[in-house]
Amino acid sequence: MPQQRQAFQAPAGTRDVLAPDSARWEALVVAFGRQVERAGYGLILSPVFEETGVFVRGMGEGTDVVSKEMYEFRDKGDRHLALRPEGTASVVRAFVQHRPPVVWKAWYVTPAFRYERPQAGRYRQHHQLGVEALGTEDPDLDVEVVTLASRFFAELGLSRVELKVNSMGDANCRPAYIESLRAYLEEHQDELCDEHRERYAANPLRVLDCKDEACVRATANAPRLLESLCGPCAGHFGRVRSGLEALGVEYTIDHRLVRGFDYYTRTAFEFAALALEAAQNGIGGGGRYDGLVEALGGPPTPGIGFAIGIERLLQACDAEGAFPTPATTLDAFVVDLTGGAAARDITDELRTAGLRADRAFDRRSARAQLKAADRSGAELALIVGPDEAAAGTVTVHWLRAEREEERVPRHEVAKAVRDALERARS
RNA sequence: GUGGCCGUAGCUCAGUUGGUUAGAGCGCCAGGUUGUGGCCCUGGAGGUCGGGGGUUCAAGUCCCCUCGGUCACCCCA
Repeated sequence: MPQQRQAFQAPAGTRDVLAPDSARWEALVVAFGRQVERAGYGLILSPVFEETGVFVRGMGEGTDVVSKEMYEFRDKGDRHLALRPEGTASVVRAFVQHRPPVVWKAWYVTPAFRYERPQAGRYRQHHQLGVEALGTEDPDLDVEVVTLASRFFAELGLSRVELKVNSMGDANCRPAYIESLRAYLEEHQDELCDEHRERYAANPLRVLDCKDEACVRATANAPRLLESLCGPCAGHFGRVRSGLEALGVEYTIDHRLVRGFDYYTRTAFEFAALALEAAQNGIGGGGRYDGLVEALGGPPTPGIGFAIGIERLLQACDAEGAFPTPATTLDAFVVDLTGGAAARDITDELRTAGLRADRAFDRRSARAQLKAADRSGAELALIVGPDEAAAGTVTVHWLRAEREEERVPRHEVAKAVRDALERARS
């Protein structure tokens, strides 16, 4: 008897996705890719780890994600590396490295790692779908990017998704705004929540984002980003709005919307799934980041993108009964009562012919094999017993339809299966 | 990182105030049907009661630690 060992399990905050759930993921990624490729976005594959500096300089040293949530490590060459906590910084690093011609449009699907306390809708490894588009400040690009996400949710069948937008200004107008906000908060310091009463000065924008009722009330009349935008930012935002309206993309202005990473400028947006609990209902978000390319060592290049959290998106789909797991099925399941060689040969022939086929192993009883055939979801059971073997035939038995069993010649079994399925469909 | 709740078969769960060999349903396997699935019947396999330590004559049950889950905060996808 081997000593029993403690079974391993997946690390905290991570999980396995097995079939058939994984088929839903696959379908989701395929649907996303198909849609954004129609708009000229190309898939980018990039490493899941980068020099730590890519994220530190990209997202900002002071952000929670960078300061306390990164999976950092040193490799055997003593390099400082980190597992990517989000996708944008890596894509922009790749842009800086390769300098593709602009406008450059890329989409990705990637795991993202953050060392946080797990809870529903929040994992230490989660997955994101996203796009990035670099090389122009044209507000029509903002409109395109926001619209892609919005249309994607609609295509999945989600109806209860709210789009919130705001403008965060740029290097010209944001500093002045932050000062006026800081001054306002100083006056209303006593009214803030416990945490922000002491710490509002470090990052005044964060206070707008605070969900504590005290902060919400105290900032109700605070200066607004949109009202302090410089001329170019205001003009840009106006064109983004009119573009969205022209395309019929519904949105609401959220004066409190300030994205968490330092790189955001101008357009900021988030999608909330109203069918989910408010605490973790953000299913996607993004914005413009006109200074990020420079921050990572490239030439001044504006850009915009968004990321969608796959786990949360699927939770939202569950909550709305949308985008069900696609049924995986087989064309045929071979039941071999002669030892297994026939099943080996026939499944290979069928698969080579492009049909989906499986079989049972271990010389199980006819009943057991039929049961397995039923469970496999196959349309047909192909039965080979001593009779068929002697006659050079295969019995075609329908598992999902009331149809007569028939015998077909063994040497043209693939064609016979194809024909039978064809006939059944017409 | 802080706090609350929870961990019993693959899954969903029972398990009296600590008391003999830990149960059910579903699933799985086999037989009833020597070559016909889904329904039914019968039987079977499968658990060091998350792990470790402690209290006790005796621990699934009480205590401590630890791992994991979950919820809230924080932050975000």
